[in-house]
Amino acid sequence: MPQLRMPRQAPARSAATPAVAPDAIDTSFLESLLGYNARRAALAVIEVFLERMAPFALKPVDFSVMSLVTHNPGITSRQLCTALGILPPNLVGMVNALERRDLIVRKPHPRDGRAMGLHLTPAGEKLMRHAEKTAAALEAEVSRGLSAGELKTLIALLKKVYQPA
Amino acid sequence: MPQLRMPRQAPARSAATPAVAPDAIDTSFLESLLGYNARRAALAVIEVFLERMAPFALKPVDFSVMSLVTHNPGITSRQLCTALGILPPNLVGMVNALERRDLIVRKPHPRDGRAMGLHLTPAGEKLMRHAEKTAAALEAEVSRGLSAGELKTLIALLKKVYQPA
DNA sequence: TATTGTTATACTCTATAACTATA
DNA sequence: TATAGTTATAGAGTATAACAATA
Repeated sequence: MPQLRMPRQAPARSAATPAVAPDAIDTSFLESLLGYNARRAALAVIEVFLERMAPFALKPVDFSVMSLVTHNPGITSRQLCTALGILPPNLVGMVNALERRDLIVRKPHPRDGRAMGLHLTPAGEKLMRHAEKTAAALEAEVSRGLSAGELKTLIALLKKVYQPA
Repeated sequence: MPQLRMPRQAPARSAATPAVAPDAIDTSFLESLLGYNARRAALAVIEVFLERMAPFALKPVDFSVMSLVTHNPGITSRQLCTALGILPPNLVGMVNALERRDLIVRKPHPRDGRAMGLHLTPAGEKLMRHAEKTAAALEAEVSRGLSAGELKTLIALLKKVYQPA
């Protein structure tokens, strides 16, 4: 579709109000907010995560799913959704894609005919051995400005925020 | 969250090593990762933010834009994009919506005919006085599990992650 | 030639309703 | 009836290319 050019407004130039754009931006209020800082930090980590995990073609949520299947063989889709805060319809495509890549398999649940247990394939096990090592190594990289003690403190404090006792 | 059992892969019919879905999910590896914890914490804060900010009809990004305009009168779209990590095409709709709500106005930049400086309207100023108070108040609520010193430490450590010195 | 703001557009992520088959 | 998994789909959020006006 051709876009009509619509020069929206012809503003009068009022010299009375000096509409000056500041050249140094004051972000101090936003930076005082926990939510703002948590979001920026999460995005910074995820950015590095995407780079380092590109060889495995695993996005953060894919990795989370694969990691839970790794450490919880037979976990069901419903359990994955609860643990990760994913809605069931949105998990289906991820699991399908991981199964098509021969990284996981669905097996019938032994005691619930409605459910399917998820398990790693040998290829999935091999990939996750490397992927979890890479994820752990990336932690060190992204937290290189923090001491080991500070990193431990940071993670403990973050848990207190989303897992209030 | 303890893991109670951990059967490795087994044939579906083997009673000895059944492919049982674990009833307690082991999330210990994910919880050791900074990125996972930062994302979960950020989402927890944002959830409360959406509730408390609903009366102002400001989502987190809208609030960030409004707050920067509040403390930086005349700020340009380009500066907002740089400060908040938003892409210019995605800011246009937000600014249009805020302008339609009579919360901000575009004024011509005094020294750059291409740019538009953004300013609060009186209605925008009034709304932001309440909104920033509400934002500060919900900080206390969401960090009620932390002492004042812990909250300060947490924010300082988060800054170190996304603002490496 | 480079930059600001903009349009169009595509792709991803997330959310809701409804269906099936089992319980 | 309630739940696990699924389908279809709608709505946000985020991405790139390209254009007009201005520097």
